Amino acid sequence: MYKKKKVQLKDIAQEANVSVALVSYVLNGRHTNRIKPETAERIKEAAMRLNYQPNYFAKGLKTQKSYTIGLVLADLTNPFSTQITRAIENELNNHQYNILIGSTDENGDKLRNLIDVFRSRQVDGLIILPTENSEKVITELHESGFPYVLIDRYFRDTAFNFVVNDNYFTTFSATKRLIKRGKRKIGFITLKTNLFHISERKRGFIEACEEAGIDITDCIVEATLEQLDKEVRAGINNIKQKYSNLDALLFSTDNLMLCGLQYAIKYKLYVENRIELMAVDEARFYNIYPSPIQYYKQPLAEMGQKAVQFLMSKIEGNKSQTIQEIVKGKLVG
Amino acid sequence: MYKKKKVQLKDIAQEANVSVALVSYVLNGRHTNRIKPETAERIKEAAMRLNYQPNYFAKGLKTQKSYTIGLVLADLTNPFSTQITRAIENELNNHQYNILIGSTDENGDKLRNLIDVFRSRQVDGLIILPTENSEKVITELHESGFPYVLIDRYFRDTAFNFVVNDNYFTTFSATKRLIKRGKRKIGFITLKTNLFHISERKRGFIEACEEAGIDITDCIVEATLEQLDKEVRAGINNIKQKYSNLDALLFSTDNLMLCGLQYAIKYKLYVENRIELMAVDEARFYNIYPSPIQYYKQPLAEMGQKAVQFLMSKIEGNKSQTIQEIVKGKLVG
DNA sequence: ATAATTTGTTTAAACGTTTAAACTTGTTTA
DNA sequence: TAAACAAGTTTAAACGTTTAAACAAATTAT
Repeated sequence: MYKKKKVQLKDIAQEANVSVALVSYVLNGRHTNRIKPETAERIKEAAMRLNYQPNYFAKGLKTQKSYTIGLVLADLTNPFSTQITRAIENELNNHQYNILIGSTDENGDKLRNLIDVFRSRQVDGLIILPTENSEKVITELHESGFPYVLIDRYFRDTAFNFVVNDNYFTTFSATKRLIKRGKRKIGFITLKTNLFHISERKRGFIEACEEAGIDITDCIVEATLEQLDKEVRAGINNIKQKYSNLDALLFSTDNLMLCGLQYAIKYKLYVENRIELMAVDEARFYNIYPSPIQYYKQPLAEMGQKAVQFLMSKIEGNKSQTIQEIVKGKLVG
Repeated sequence: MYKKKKVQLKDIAQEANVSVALVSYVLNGRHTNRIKPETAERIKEAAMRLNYQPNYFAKGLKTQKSYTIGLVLADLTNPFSTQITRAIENELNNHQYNILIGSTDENGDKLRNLIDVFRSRQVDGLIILPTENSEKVITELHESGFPYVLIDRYFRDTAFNFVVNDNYFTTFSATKRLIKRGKRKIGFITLKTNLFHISERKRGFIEACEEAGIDITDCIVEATLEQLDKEVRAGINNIKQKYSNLDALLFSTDNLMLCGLQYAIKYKLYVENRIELMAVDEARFYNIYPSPIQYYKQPLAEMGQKAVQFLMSKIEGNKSQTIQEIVKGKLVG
């Protein structure tokens, strides 16, 4: 039978023969210098014995703190999301915080809605992976003064708080690495989108090539999410047709790499003409490919940690401080 | 500047020139037959205008309901987890519930801890993917009468609430399908574990073969999580060595299939000797493989939906009812 | 010996809702 | 014409904490 009346402060007070207030003080470690050690001991013992669990609602009502933060993801089923979630969760555990998770499915309305829902649940702060065209709602959030931090994605020239990967550096360093190994004709496969972090990746590729004096006419493929597979395939075909000396392909996301791999295996790029593959983001399926795949590994753990730490300091009163952190990852493989 | 004093019932009452109680009644749709329509209208209008958001703590304190359920996953980064999460989330949205997510990383202590944390956060119910050897803590939960339901995994011969895939059927039907297509020598790659649902998959394979009079001596590979790659490779090698007529491989999880694919591409199983591949669970990387991969698709959406619906009815008072639902998925590809 | 301070504890208000019960005022019934 | 009822609204207690302020007793200072 459920409904075993929850034990509360009152019960402990009775058991230990003291007032409710004293129990609260002891259990929260307040006024420790004033309270007689034996009394404190008696109270703690009683709390332990009765298996006291504070009532979250009552506590929250008084303190206005939920010890919960809201995490707004763009797509929960994306491996990237889950890894960043894990990083955040790990760090949050250190701070005794919990996490409410929501997913926008790249939909701006859902983003606004989730922020509302989370705030009405009194989360203490928000970590957000903003969707495309969500500058307006983020601006509102920013101006409200509510503690938040963007992660992974950001916007051009804004005063928002964010912790992101150096997206320019991802492709810039990857491209330079390829060039250093003698590759001169590199195809770049990316997404057609106005998400700022993706356009930064494109810029990284372009500038690395320019620096090396490499012509990139018709070397860039921009595929739309709706027809990813088809457009990637067609794109690679085009490049190959135009440049018989194509010797590397750089993919700006793991999803694109997935499409590319399909193509690469089918046409045996690794044997026929040693076209090297490189990607931004890692994925567990890379090792399916017979020849090694290099990739840029985003510093997710660091990003998660930084984001949480910033949020904690913001929540704990440092209202005015802002953060705009761009961290670098490294090439692997 | 943050701290724009939250608007509360009191403010609306003032604005609409009525008592706080009446505001509460109107906003919660109580006593609608008694309240003058114009007053109700005035109150609703004021609430809207002031952008009232009820205080979650105060509400919860009175009603003892959080409209939140806790979801305990085994491994957040596993695609399977995220898909089931999405299914649950979708259904929960229909009921205006939110979801607190935690991950045990297959660790029994963490499971116990998460249940405690969630309950102290006053979640109204729990959906749990139990870890190995967690019968004890689940038994305690069950006996406490708290609303919960296991999902995906379950235990042999227990009275617990669960909604699971018919794991026996996964491999039984998959094997039968292979046999029907003329395959007579099938290798089965599975995990070495005592998780009940995995052992059910083994049983499915065995019984399907027996039914067809197929000898399966040395046809089963059981790999440990720690050395998955290596053991899968070695296992397949062994089977191939013993049976030159091997004509299909059945993998009991997508992770195993990932290892298998690596092997299959490297040794060109699809050309050389037309060894067909089949898996339980789908994964986005299957289409990398040059020849089609079949798989058993678990009815995740259905499972999530059933689990939530059961939990809702349990929470809404139907304390005594239990559920033990075994749903079937289908072969795809 | 009295005042001031320290030590240890209690009192009581507050947080923002919900909800049973009470209270008006107006209308019907006998 | 008083009693009963109905319609519409308010009063006030409760939920389980936290915390400032008050209090009592013991100790120290003057």
